[in-house]
Amino acid sequence: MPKTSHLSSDEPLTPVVLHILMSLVEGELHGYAIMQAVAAQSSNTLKMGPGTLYGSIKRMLAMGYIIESIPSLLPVREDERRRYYQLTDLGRKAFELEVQRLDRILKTPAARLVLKGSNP
Amino acid sequence: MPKTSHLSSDEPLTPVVLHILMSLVEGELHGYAIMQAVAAQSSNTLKMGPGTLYGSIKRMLAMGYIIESIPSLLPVREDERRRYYQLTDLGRKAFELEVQRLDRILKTPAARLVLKGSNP
DNA sequence: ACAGATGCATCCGTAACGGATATAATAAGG
DNA sequence: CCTTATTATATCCGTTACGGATGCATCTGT
Repeated sequence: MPKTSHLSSDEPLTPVVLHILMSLVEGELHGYAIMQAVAAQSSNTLKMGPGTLYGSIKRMLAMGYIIESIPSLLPVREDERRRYYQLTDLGRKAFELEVQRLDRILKTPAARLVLKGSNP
Repeated sequence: MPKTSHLSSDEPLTPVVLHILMSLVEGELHGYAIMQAVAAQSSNTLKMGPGTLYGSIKRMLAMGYIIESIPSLLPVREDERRRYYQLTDLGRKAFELEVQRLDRILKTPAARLVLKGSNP
């Protein structure tokens, strides 16, 4: 078991970790696909090099946010190099808490002022 | 002048920097008041020690996000130790861009799914 | 078969953070 | 008045996250 779960709702996630979690909400992905998904969903504002990607994956594995999955249902001829990852319950919970944290930020008067005009 | 302005809309702000910017939107504050404002506005989820606070202030000064201000309109009997800071145009712009970035994140399907039920 | 994209991994420098510590002025209480 | 807690700023230093560079192997398209 991980030494501490600390899903205690505090401490914000880093942007990189948040985007990786978000890319895995819809389903399992392998590392390289995560990189592409993050680039796509951030409109290329987040350029994740391999160092950041695999370093983050390692950390998130240690934190218990993700686990490696063996996609048994995939047809043959899958690229053997690929390593797939999926969210754990803890990872999903962390994502939810972070989304709610960001939502609270956007509900502050200062943030609302910014979004007036472009947002309902 | 700062060597590079790089308000180029990319690269996300750190949570600490975002919260400090947010605390200064309403008006100038001194360091210790920033610390209290951040704690309040984050419901104590962000515990900023003095190292983080004054280190971040120094960085934000170097980035041109904030400047020290001399509050001439304040009455006498002000605590002489206090050093007040206010947003620059660049800092305000950085805050706006970050708020919009977060807003885009919350508009993704994965994030919307989380907010369904608690949010319209 | 060759080029280019895919895929994973590590190394290492840099930036951000965060606790500890130090110092001093101010405020509060007995 | 004396003491203590709070306010206020600042630095030091260890840890963590990031991010470019590099390496290498595999798969794809022509």
